[in-house]
Amino acid sequence: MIPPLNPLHVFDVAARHLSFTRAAAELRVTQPAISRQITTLEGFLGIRLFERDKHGLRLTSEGEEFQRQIAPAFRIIANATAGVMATGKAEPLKIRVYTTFAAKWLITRLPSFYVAYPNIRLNISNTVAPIDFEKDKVDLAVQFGAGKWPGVEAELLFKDVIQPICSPALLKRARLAELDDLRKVQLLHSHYRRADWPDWLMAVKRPDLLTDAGVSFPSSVLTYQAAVEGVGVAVGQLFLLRKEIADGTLVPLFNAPFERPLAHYVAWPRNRPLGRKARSFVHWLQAKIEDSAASPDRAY
Amino acid sequence: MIPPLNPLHVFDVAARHLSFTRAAAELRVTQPAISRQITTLEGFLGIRLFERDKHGLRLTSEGEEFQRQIAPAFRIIANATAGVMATGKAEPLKIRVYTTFAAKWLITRLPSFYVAYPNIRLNISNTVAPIDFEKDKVDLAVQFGAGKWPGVEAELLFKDVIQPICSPALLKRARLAELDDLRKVQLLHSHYRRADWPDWLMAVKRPDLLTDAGVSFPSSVLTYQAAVEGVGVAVGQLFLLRKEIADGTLVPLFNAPFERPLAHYVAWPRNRPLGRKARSFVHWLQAKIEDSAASPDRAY
DNA sequence: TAGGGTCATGACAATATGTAATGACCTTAG
DNA sequence: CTAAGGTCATTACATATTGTCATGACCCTA
Repeated sequence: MIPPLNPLHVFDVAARHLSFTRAAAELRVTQPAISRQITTLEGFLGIRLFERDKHGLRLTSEGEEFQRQIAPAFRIIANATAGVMATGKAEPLKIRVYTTFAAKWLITRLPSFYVAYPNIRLNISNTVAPIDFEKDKVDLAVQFGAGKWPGVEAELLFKDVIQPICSPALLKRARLAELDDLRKVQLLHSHYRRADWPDWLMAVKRPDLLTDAGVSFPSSVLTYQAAVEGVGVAVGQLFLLRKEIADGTLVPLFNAPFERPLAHYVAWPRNRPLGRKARSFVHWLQAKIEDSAASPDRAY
Repeated sequence: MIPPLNPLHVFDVAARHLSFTRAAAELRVTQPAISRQITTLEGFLGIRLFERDKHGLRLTSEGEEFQRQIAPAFRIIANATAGVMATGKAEPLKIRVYTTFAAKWLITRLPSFYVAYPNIRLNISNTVAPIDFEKDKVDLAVQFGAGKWPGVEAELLFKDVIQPICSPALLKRARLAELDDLRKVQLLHSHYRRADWPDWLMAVKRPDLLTDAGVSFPSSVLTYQAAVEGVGVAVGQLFLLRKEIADGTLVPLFNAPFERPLAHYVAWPRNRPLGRKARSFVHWLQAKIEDSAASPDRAY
């Protein structure tokens, strides 16, 4: 007869520590969770495994014997699991991200991921267009939008704060001091972010400044590169341009950042439960995003 | 690293059978449940364990190796569990029932329980009064009432159908043909079921027949015994008197059974989760109740 | 006796697991 | 070559299990 296995595992840990609190710490849950699991196991077996009295916690003699017997089972399981996960037969984690996100943020930080998780192999593809989980067989994707897609689970990465940016040279040359000065320069657009200029201009109540003139690029990386080269003024995603802004390669204009109700999210299909590796990647992403939000000047 | 244990167990079983459907049967769940558990485990490990294709199910080579390694762990666990449960240190299952239920139904069927569950020891106490789980430290109780008690979980056993009964001798002697004939005999009462006569008489619209005369016993067993002896007419719980009625020891009168909105329940305190043994007893109880409801003439 | 540690408990939230209904696919029998 | 009956997967949903937070009771130490 197989007892409830999670309680059994909890028992193994708690018996090693002779402390529910420390077992809770090891298993990264709270102490009451341990208490309940043990109660469940004792209830199932019909036997007290721990003696809880004056001087803290002790195993009963049956508990001691039981723990002695089952402990090897968990060693076996842990070893076998480590073994199978190390076969290299493990599928690499497939991730799809936007070209711009990859170029401006992800790539420089990837080494840190490989250090933290040496045996997770990544397979990162990038695209400029939104992702359809049905077609693209990926485990995770970085998506831009409102955070709600049918059949898709998503967690926020960072909000979309936009502001015009240009090179310091252009700023100087064109004397961009007020909004009307925008008429003097090229406006740089990105195919998949056509709304950037209209939205920002609307936010500063000058939709009249929108012109059809200007250059359009198939990806924001290129648009931003053009801005760096001094070709014109682009509307930049501030989060992705922290480094350029911090080191002066790009200058934000008019002191008018605008936060849209859109954001970048990590997303995955709701039906498939997230694997261990995918979960690790999501955690790493979130932690790194937080880092770079916290220390703007040391973006990486 | 410890993988999700329930999925792991399911994997062990499924790998033995090389069939999700048969594994489902062994574990007494449905096939989709197995499918999902395996998916979860594969997701966690990042490795396919089964090959599902044309010719049914096969283990991948990693799956085969993995199963070979973990199988012993479950053998160990099963053995250790059997061992600890057989130490005899197991607390007996404490059950409290009404004296009448014990005498008229439970005791004759207990041998069948011991046969079915040879290593569950029972500690049955009986009482005539309702149970307070706070005070009486019992695992299970058979309770009579409406099925709702604060902090108590309960499952229906059988409904309360009552009807006057007496011995065939008294029936003949007193010529009990119609309701008014009740005036000619003693009415037998039970302390804890004082409402039996009033309720039944109300049901047949003759509350006027209720008299203070008659004899009262501290337990229904005694009341029924008195009825068997021909002392008078009692209101009987038909479910508990099936045998007596079937073999003619007692005769139901006036062909007017009355079903009250009350019943016997198995009950247990909501906070403590039911142990394995308690669960077994509840299942056995319910099955036996169903049996005896189905075959009235072979009550045991 | 106050402070800090232990485990237990009740109410509730989150997650995991199970189900029913159904579909796609393969094998076998007619 | 279908039709029947088996396989597993998938969806939408229900239920059970597990975990949390906020406590409380108790014991130890200072």
